[in-house]
Amino acid sequence: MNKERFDVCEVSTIHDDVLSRVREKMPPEEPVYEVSELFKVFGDSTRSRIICALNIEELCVCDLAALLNMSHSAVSHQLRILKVSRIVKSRKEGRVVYYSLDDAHIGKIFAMAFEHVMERF
Amino acid sequence: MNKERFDVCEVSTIHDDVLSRVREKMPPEEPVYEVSELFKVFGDSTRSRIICALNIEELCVCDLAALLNMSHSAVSHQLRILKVSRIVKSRKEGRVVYYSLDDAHIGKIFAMAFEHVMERF
DNA sequence: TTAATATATGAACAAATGCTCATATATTCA
DNA sequence: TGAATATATGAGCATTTGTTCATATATTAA
Repeated sequence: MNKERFDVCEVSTIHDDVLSRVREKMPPEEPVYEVSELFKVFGDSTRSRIICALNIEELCVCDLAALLNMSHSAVSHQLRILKVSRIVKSRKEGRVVYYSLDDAHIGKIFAMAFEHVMERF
Repeated sequence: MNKERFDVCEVSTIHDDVLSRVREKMPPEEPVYEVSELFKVFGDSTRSRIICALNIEELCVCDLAALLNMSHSAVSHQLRILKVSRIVKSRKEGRVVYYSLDDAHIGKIFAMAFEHVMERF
């Protein structure tokens, strides 16, 4: 069986049978692309920290900047990215803007990632 | 910059009580950083596509290159990143190297992300 | 109105990233 | 042994990204 696969590989350079099977089962391109875009947003430590904080409770820009020890501008830029990606939502009260997570999934995805990371200890 | 934050934020006392509460509940920095590193690896469409493919069954570099319509070199570079991050593992058979997912968590995290992305339709 | 404050945003720049190309390594077969 | 094949990798380059800085907008209060 392995030999057969090997022969296929030698002749046509690829495992045609395996490939067509995988091609059938592959999820459509668009969602895969969107999932990777979602992960790209998660894949910055500033944004991850913001998400972890907002997973505890809603916070304003000032709170976040103090908590993360970063400039208001830097935090605001990242919040914009998070908002455009619909990961956070905002609520304005006077001149203060409160941010919070936009979807319960976010916390769950992070919890699972934490679980995975923690496996190594 | 530190001065500005101090004067503006802590003296003008936005939400000291909220802040100390959140500080207490924040997860330790190291795992948060590692989680964001994990997401950074997921956050590239080539790597996401590789992970989706390997979630179906193990594949060699050649198969992946054909499936994704990319150069062997590009795929190999990304596989290296995935391997260093312990997201995939490899098994050598002759000169063919078969890659597969290294942990069941990976598929679950992706499934949950898909669920989130699909909510918008 | 004017001053103060909270947030938002455009430009610029350094750092990181992903691909290509060339080349190296490893394995099989003639 | 040497040619062919599958994969790996270093260098170079163009693109993307995250921060800072300066400035703009919006809201409150004097």
